[in-house]
Amino acid sequence: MSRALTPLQLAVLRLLADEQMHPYEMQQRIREHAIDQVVKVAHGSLYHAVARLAEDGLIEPVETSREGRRPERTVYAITGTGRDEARSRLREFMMRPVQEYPSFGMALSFVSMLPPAEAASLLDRRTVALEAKLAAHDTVVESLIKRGLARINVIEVEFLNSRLRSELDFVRALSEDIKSRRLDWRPPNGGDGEK
Amino acid sequence: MSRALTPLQLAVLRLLADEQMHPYEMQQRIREHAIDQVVKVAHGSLYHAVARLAEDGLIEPVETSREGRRPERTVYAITGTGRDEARSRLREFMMRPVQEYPSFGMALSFVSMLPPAEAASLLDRRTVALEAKLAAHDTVVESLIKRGLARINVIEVEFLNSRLRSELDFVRALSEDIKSRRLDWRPPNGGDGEK
DNA sequence: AGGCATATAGTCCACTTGGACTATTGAGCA
DNA sequence: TGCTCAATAGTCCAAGTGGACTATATGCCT
Repeated sequence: MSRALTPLQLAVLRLLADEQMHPYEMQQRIREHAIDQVVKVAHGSLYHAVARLAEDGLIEPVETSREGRRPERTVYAITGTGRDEARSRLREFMMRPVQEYPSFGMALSFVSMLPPAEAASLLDRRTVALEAKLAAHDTVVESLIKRGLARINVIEVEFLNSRLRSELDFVRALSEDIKSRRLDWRPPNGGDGEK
Repeated sequence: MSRALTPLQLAVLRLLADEQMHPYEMQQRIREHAIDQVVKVAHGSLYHAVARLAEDGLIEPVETSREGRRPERTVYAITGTGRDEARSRLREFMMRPVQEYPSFGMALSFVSMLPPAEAASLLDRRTVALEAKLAAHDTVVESLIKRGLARINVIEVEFLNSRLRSELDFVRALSEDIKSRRLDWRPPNGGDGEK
């Protein structure tokens, strides 16, 4: 394999593992199954990803149909190599945590740029937004379950929710610590004199 | 403001808010203060980010020194606009959670491509890696505290750790559920007949 | 029957990213 | 003293991303 499969490419392979389809249909399935909650899918990038997969022989065009005078659609199918590569990449993602850069972590590391009172009030606003997200996820899960999906097929939402709840706890506690002055607001570098 | 500040640009402004410096020094500070744990800093991207900040008038060159025959270094300082923009962007990051795409969430949503026994074993390997990460963070925090930093300046590591612990709990529980067959491994789409 | 919004299907390009490359200086050591 | 390795300081470019753009068909409202 020349280069490692991106999450989007893996998503494409995952869909094609079930049945062959054309790019636009992939996009629809991705929305239906809420895959766009866990993989960033920019309309433009999808076609690019598919093209590269074809170049590398992980998928191949099987037919080009056309309806009316609309642009023709190329239907792709997964190859044996594609199946193998997909599984192997998936194993990696499962067992090895990849370094991530959550923007809230970044924001926290710069929070001393703001006065404590303001920081606390921003955190309180965040809790509201987080609660809304949790509620939204619950709605999504319900609708997917109703469509007959088993728990294994919505397990990623369980994960995202456990993460959201943990962040919620953290944010609430931090806001309290700030308001009660348990967290002192020393300026950065307050304490080291070396250059 | 033409375009929203990227995390890396915000980091640059954060550093320049304390004192003026040249790009390479930024990189050193970033390593020292472990900012590269929360912001992705690719050597090449830093110079680009600085150039754009200068274009937009958020920072400005104040002097160009040179030592020996090494390439000249341009020292930059933050401007008033820069300070304002940085604070405003920081506020946004604090109060509004941004959509993120954790690759483990993605992997989970595709896990039914693997047999259950293998999935469980991969999850077990993941727990080991997560424990190692937690331990590593503890070491980092200790060393930073020893250098005289207050809790507020390592608060982001607390956040990352609470997140790691929550993931660890989730992964352990999931692995148990799989091994004990509490989670049934129906094939995807098992149950919906509509096309 | 005409008109507007939306779904279908895809291309194109400006901007980022991040890895590879260049080149000089200082430190360690044999 | 000469050699190598690491640190210093930065440029350059191939590849990827995602938003803007094009163009047809269909459903709905009036």
